[in-house]
Amino acid sequence: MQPTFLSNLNEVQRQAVVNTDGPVMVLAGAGSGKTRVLTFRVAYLIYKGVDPRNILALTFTNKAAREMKERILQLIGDNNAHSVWMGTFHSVFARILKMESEKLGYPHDFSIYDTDDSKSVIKSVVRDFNFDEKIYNTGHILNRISSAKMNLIDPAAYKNDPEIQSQDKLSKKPLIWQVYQEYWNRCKRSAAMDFDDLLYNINLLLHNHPDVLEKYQNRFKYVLVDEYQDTNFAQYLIMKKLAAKSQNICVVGDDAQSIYAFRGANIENILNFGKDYPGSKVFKLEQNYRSTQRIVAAANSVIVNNQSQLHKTVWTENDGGEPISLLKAANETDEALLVANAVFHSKMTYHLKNSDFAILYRTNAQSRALEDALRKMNIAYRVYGGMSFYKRKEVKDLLAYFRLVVNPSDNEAFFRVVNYPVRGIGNTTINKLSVLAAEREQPVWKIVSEIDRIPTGFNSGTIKRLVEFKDIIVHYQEQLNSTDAYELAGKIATGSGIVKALFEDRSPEGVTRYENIESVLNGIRTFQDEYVNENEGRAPSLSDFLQMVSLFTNMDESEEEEVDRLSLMTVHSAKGLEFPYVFITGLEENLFPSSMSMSSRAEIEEERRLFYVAITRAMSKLTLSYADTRYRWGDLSFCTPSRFLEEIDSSLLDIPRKFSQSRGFQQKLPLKDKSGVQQKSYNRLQKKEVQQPTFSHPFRDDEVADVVDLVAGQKVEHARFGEGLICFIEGTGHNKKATVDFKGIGRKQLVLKFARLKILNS
DNA sequence: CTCCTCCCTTTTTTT
DNA sequence: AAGGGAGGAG
Repeated sequence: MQPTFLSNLNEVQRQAVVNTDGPVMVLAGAGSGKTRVLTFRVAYLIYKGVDPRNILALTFTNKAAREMKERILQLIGDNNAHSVWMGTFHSVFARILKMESEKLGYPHDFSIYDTDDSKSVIKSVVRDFNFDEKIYNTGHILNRISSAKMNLIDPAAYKNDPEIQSQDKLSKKPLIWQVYQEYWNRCKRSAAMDFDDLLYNINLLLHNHPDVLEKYQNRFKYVLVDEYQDTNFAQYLIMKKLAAKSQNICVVGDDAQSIYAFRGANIENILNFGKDYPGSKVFKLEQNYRSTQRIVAAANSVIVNNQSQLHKTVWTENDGGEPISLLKAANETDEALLVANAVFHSKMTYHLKNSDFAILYRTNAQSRALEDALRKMNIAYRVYGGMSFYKRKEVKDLLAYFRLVVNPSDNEAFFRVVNYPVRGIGNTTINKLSVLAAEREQPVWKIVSEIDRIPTGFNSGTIKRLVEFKDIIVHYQEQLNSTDAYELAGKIATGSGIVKALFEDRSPEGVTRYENIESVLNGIRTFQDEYVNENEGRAPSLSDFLQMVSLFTNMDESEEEEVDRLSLMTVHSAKGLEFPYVFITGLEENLFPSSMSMSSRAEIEEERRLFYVAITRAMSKLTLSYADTRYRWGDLSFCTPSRFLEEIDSSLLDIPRKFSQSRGFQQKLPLKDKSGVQQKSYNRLQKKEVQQPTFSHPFRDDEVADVVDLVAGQKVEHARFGEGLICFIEGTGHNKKATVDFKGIGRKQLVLKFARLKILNS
């Protein structure tokens, strides 16, 4: 017998849920109920009697995991749903690494380095090696190291890989391997893992310890992966190993929504699933339940321009919906005002909430103008991503104290707080300490804790101050086992002097910082309460809190407050979300698509998928906007409309569109250089031949058939899809729709009012 | 050692 | 536009 909740699914969805055993791939078009399938599948497994602890479900954000658990609870009312292993790759595997850390030579409470920590280590390595910091640029090196780790290449393999070496030579940085090696050593010495290490080390663990592998293969009898198109090689391999025994792997994804190639996502993972798991079942979810016909059609008309994709036809039974609007602005301020106005207007006309709206953009920097405009219109908003709470200086400082108490080997944490608040330990001392630590290949902490016993050459005043600092940390370390996380955190906040330092700063920023410290402490309390609830009364340690915080995604921040707010976020952040009203702003060449992603077809196609993701977030109304000029890098530049705008089927827009033929040109305003001479800068596209995209030319009004004249069996022509045969017609008046078989394209559902079909004589 | 100022670079997206 | 680094003064 099947549980009643399955009746809420369509046939394909149901199949994707009940085929629990053996490998399954679900190709899910945008808005086709992907999350629903995943949720129901887990619920169904539990319903069938699978122990929730035997299920591993990897989601894209921790928030998604939390929501999914709640939903499962509602579906099956089983209180054990929270013991499903569910979360992001990083958070789930950090948890496992914590349990198995000693097998890899790490302490139980290893630190997790965020990007800033990693960059800081790299920077100090480059300095210590006396490499040119301009050439050995931290960001680039971190990228190289990161992609090496994602492909399970350790420093030795990196050094011996001819292709990598020739790439590095080509970029004039032939010695990156040395930096990588030293970076690797220093992280290890600090008992720290960076984001990539979490996945690398899990692979190492499963590879080197067959008993551990078997343990987890037996534990995770069912594994599910969301957003499979965005997994990298390390993630792919982990799943492959874990599922090798049971073969009960279910991956869900959409190649058209793969937008993370820049961080190593490998689209081959989803394309090769069939080869990796012979006998796998594939389910295609193609019916979109989210968006209007126009929005689906717009998304489809954009994505067909990509050459590499799996065949999939997303369609919907929803209404045609409103036309897509296009706003043209003079500059970014003007654009923001137009958008804010449009929001205000729709809000008043249709009595909508702020939370019905989302404004999306390509880069975080674009939020500023939009925020100003929204404030002017008195529309409450919330900016996602960007500077996240846990990235603020004062918050990171406090967390660094926590880290140092929990893991004294953590050099980055040490250097961050040894002289904050100021206690007379300056650069000279810090440099000496770090040299000593490097010479002895020990954590700085080790030197400091033995400072009165080893010859260091510090004067007595410096030694005294260092010992005082050491004693502060030791004092809290002694309380780790006797004091709960919240209480200890409070003691550290005051005892370290942070609270006092911030309290004395009465400037508005100082007050905010003080409040942020309070928020961290409140956050720990909330975390502790939830943790106790979910873990049979067991209290979390400070290190549990740190682990959670360092793997926070920018979408995980809770929104407990009751204020009704519009959402502002990057398109990347919007993935997986939906909103009734969506604005996509800054649709200009060099911005969206990004100037960083225009050098190859693959890059442009990723930008196009990104635009596809953006469009498909909209449920009932989509508005696009672009500006003619925009301040970038502090100076004004002329913009041309994005090539993607031209790819949207014209008939879907509410105003005719006229773009200048000079698309692809973005010229900076002539700038005065220091000598007062006019300078010109051109971007590279200006010199290249610009390939014009193919336009679809709508028919003249007199060629288009009257809606009433169209009947089943008629041969028609569509501006975009070409020749086709009407299969049947349904609905009346405005909603009259036809299902048409197009030659070589297949069956499409069209709202006749907008389709502008021409009748062909047969 | 600390603080201040000036100058320089950097701007895609994120776990 | 904004943050980081260098260099100089106290």
